[in-house]
Amino acid sequence: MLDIQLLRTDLDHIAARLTSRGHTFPIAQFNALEAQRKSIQTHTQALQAKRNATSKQIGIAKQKGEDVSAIMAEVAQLGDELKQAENQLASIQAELQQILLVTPNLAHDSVPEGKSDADNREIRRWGTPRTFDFAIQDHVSIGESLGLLDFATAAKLSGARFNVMKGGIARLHRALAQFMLDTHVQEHGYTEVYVPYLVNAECLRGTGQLPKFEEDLFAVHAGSSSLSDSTVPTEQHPFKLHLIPTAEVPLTNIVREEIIPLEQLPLKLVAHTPCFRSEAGSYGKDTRGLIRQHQFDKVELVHIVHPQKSYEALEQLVSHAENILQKLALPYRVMTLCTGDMGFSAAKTYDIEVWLPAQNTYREISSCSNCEAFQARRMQARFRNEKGKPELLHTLNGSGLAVGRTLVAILENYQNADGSVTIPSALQSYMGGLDQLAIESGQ
RNA sequence: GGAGAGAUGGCCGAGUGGUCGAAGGCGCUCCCCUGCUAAGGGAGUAUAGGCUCAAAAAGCUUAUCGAGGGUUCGAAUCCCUCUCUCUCCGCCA
Repeated sequence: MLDIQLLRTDLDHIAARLTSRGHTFPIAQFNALEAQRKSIQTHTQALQAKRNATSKQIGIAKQKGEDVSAIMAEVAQLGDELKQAENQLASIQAELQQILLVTPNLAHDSVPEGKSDADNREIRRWGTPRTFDFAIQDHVSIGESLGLLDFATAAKLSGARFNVMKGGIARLHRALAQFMLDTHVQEHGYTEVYVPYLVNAECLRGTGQLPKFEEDLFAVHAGSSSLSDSTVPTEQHPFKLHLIPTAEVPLTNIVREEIIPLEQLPLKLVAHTPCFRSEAGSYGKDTRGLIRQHQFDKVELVHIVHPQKSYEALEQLVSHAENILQKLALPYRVMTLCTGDMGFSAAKTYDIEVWLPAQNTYREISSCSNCEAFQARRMQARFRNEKGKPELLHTLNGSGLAVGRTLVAILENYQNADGSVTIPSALQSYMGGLDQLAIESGQ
């Protein structure tokens, strides 16, 4: 959420900056609402002040045993007028809030202008894609040939965009998550956290998925009775929870409505969770294989930091994600997303793209963002600053890494001519010393 | 699922309709005294908004005692709904 003060004082400029992100800010509507808000709020508060003063007088007079009927009469008709003003004010403020809740973050100055991923800027590359002297397979045929990856069964169980892994691939998948978690905890100083996979709407509003992107989420409700007995879902009585689309949601919301002591900063949190995405609107995209699934595992990194440290933290965060790829010897490049390609909450985002030989291209495997105070303002997540005053935190998140896509990268980059897959040395200790997946080893 | 208790400021804790944003204590900050690890005295110490103001400072003002609604001229205090915590019983991985 943007600071409404900023919009009041510098609206045209802010609106122009939002345009570069592909967002059209309703300037006229906002101005009209603000004008109304101002006059109605002033009026409401004047009425409230009058009521308070009069009531106080009644109290004093009564205690002295004086007759209060005259004052009572004076204030009698105040009630209706006040109630009406309060209601008007509440509805205008709700409208303003609604505008703010669907307005994306402002891009940082260092973010390149652009419309789509074609305008993203490559900032570095690591590793050299391997050259193969045999006809390579993609991860689907590698996995299916090994008998360890089974999309047909997954479709029977749940439908499209799910997968069943078995034997060595299932274990490799588990090994990857363990390896990432251990690396971040032991080498990068993160605190491992276990979190709920079902969260309430306030969490999703806090990190920015709601109210705008509900169609991307899965929702569940407890039992069937909750829905059938005409329960009206309201903010106060939510009957449904959402499956997390990323551990960013529960991890970041840990500090929602909290004031963190300065000396506890920065918080560096890591969690391994499944993630659930409806992938509405991506029909026909990446339909083959593990790249785009309704359910996938991810190791997520979150930093909760002092505002002055957040860009420094972003560089660290990216380097932590990169370190995983380096340890696995997977070639990658780092991109700065342009204004038009960034997510809703981000002020600046680096994507890490891993080399996928079968696609002959780099594909996103991590996205690291500094959200500055955007999420913190929605969440009222603050710290006590050097002067002892509460101030909004900055929040960052990044994948470290997407486990399923890392698995894809390993299968494809480490494939051998005979259809086996070499296990990267960094993972062998997590695989009981196993150094390759071959048909006989996976059973 | 059944029965009961509770939720107040950074913390503890008082407050059951009236000058309460809230006693007292602890903690913290500043000052004074003392003078040398202690003790004493004084002052201050919530958050979010709005308006005035070029801005800062300041002033005025509103809201907030788990959340939402209600009663009332007036609610921390009364009523309703909800959430969460704790205790006991039942069930359960």
